[in-house]
Amino acid sequence: MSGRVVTLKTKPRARPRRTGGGGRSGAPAARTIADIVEALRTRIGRQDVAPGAKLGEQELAAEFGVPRARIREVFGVLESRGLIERIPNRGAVVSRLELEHVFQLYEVRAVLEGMCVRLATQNAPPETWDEFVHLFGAPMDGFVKAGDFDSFIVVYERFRRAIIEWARNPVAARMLDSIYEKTNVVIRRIVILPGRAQSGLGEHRAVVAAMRAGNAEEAERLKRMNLQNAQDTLRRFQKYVL
Amino acid sequence: MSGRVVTLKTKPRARPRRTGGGGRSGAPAARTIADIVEALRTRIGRQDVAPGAKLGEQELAAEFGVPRARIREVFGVLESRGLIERIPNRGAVVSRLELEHVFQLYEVRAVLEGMCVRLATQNAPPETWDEFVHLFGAPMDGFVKAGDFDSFIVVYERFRRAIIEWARNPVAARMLDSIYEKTNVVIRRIVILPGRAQSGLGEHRAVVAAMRAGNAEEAERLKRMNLQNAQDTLRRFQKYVL
DNA sequence: GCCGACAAGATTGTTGACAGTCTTTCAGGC
DNA sequence: GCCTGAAAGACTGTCAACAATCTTGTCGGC
Repeated sequence: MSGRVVTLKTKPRARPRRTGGGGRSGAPAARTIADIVEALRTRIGRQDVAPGAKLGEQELAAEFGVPRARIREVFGVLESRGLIERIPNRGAVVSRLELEHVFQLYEVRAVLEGMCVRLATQNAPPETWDEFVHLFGAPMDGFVKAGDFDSFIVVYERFRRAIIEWARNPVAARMLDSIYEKTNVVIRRIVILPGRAQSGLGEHRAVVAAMRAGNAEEAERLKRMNLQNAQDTLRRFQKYVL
Repeated sequence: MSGRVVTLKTKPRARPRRTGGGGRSGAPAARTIADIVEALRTRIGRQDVAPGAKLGEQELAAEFGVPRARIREVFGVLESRGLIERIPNRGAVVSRLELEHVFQLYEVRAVLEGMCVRLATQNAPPETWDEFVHLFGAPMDGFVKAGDFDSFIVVYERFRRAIIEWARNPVAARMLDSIYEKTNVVIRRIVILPGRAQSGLGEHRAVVAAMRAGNAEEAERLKRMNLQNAQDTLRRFQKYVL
């Protein structure tokens, strides 16, 4: 048959050093697909790469020390998660976060976290929440008054993780994770809005109290109201956030 | 320099016919990644391929007439969606649906569909639901009494799509879609459980009535209760379903 | 001086080939 | 006759070269 391609190899090439012990800083030793996906997900979530920025296949392949085909697979996963968009022959860009999209994410987040609060209240022993009854008291009050939003968020995150952990529902956990990875940035901008941290703290005290009392339904209702308020605040100050 | 690879091409080979007009039946003319993902998603959803069955890269590449690399990308997407599992050096298999997993999916589905019902009630003009007030009356009653579950499910699906359409929340729509693609099979097995169709019909009449009356909160509550009941039925007859 | 067409460079899309690992099969020994 | 071990086969994992497309920079014309 015609059109044959003949390939001659003169020598079995040396293997291109796998475990890059001498990896330069900034280029993590992430080689598997899951690792690279995680690395890029973190970068996008922390806005180390800005929305709309271009992601080059060659560039990333060189940085991680893997063939381009692997980066390509990673892009497929990231695209199916909605974190990037691929334009034919033009590469991949970080998805821009539309304002309307953020509201939709918050709407879903409200019902999912509400559900998790309810399930967590049912699944965990009541004493579990004593820790947070305490933290959301004087300590958090101090953070808010001092304007120490970083510490505020740390406690907030800790509570969030406890909720999800005790809800015992990996499906919901996965979905919430995919919401967080997109709204991470927005959350940090909402808490610094005037009065929001103070209000949110009060709302959370109510939520935690209901959980400590074992009132699952009420806790769910309060948590949903909490996120509804956050969304309203965002809507009111949207021009300052995005 | 040593280790060189020399490639000789004797003739620019003819392009390997792209638009396969003469594609044999069963091998759809799906070429793009999204198309193949959709095709496989449908097969898995309809259980044309059984859970636990192996998916061969070569086999699929040959069937769709695309290079293996593309199948590989498709697998990446399917894995990130949880539809398949990839075992190193052993290929990909269709994910098995654990019973516990089904309950978790139903738990999430309840709150998400509840939310959609609420939003749809707020967004759509009340007359929108007249159609379903009618359908869930005598027609559906006839289907249930005649044991015509196919027609029953068709109407059910139609209502579901209307809900999601009017909820105007693509994020929730996407998540619900990823739930349906996994529970499609189970749904068909639940409606044929003794008394379930009749009960579900009554519950839906209440939901639709609330929507027609513009009572969004009540509609949400009723819808969640409806899916809670479905889940309870499933739990009671679980040994007959899975 | 500005606009459009053309050429050079760079990047993505596609393909086939090579290498490693697991499974299967067959022969030999207990 | 059954079990163990090795070789063959088949498949996945990995990779680099080739082809097509878009972008950028430059030259000529109006």
